[in-house]
Amino acid sequence: MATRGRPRGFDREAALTRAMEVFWERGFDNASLGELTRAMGINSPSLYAAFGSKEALFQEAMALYVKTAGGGIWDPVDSLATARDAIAHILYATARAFTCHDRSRGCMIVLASPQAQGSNPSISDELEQHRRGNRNCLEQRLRRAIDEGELPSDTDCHAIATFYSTVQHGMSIQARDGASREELLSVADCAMSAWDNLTRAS
Amino acid sequence: MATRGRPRGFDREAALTRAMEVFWERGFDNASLGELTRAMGINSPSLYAAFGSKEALFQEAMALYVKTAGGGIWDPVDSLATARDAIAHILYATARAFTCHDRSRGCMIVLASPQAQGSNPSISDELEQHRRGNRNCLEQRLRRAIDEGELPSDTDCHAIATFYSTVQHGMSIQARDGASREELLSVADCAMSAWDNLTRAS
DNA sequence: ATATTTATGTATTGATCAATACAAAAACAA
DNA sequence: TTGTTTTTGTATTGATCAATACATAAATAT
Repeated sequence: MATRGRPRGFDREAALTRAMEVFWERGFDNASLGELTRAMGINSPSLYAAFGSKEALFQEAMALYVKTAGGGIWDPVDSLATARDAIAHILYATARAFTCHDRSRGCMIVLASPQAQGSNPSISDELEQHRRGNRNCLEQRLRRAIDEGELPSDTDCHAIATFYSTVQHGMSIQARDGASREELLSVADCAMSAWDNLTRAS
Repeated sequence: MATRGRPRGFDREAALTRAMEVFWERGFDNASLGELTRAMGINSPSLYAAFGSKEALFQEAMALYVKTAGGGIWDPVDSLATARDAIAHILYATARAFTCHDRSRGCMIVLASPQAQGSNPSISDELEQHRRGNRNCLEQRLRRAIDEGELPSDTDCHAIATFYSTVQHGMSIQARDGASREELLSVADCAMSAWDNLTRAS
């Protein structure tokens, strides 16, 4: 289908990766088209021809972020043997991912557009929906752990999932504020120290 | 000193309160001057005559926020009898403050400009410095608790302060995402359930 | 070869942004 | 009264924003 016409002069995937980095570092609104095109090495008409609009570009960048940066954190949740392992993995993987030298600090999904009534409501809504999805992912994993006998049947899965989700969100702010990897790992330690109390049968 | 000349036709304090509400809801960048002047009931020349600039207005709004909305959360930290009471107060007061029907949800200091490299670096820096100040406030309160015998001398005050500070930051995101008061109070419960483990002598 | 199709670079669009110029209005001082 | 000082409303400034118009370039199709 793309055989006719002048071929694209740049690597679409590489340009998208550069765009993702800009959105991740600067957020949706603060990432100007000039900054994006400079980072992507193209002019704005090429950007619009290849991606449609700034909003559509962000959505592709967000999907790429979820697949790459976020994947290492959330993918193992269902495959790890216990809910405890899954929660611990998320916290420790987050601590490491948020403090990589070659990446922006903190989570793009949390930091890119935190205003409820931002300049682009659909962007904020989509990010919020994804955060909600992550929390539900945790909650479902906890419910499975009840079915499998790991946790007591009266475990408050919603409360525990909300708690650990809150800690993970907070780590984005701490990371942006310059927290070290050791500090974030320590936060994960502290959060996990509540596990036995939270999952003890009442 | 303000006896000469035409008197100001609006209530400066009331206008500042309206500006604070706009910045709180929309963040620094998304709060346009048009939106600010509309909410404050004045025209832009009056705004600039009274406050100097958008940045200066934000700084006054931030100071007002810290004094009013933030005061109920952080002021009691030093006066409460124990460090445990202080931490618990912060978490439960935060859960209540972030879910008031007549206010914006979440913390202005956390949400107003989360981009490390925002459009106005000095605003981001000032907000970050305030968050750091809050964490130090917690850490100092914990150190005092060691001196007073409430906590063992080998308590890791830095780690505990960072942990509870992280939870409090995360509650801002949850609040913006629509978490109920009961959910945030439950997050506080979960966080406090780690207290005994975190403060047990090793 | 010529026609068709798609991408690129330059330049520009209207909208919106934060910030002001300017003159009329409203107070006090003499 | 006549000056002086400060605020107000209207209108506008230059800068920047996201998004395009348009002509040219580079490929395939016939």
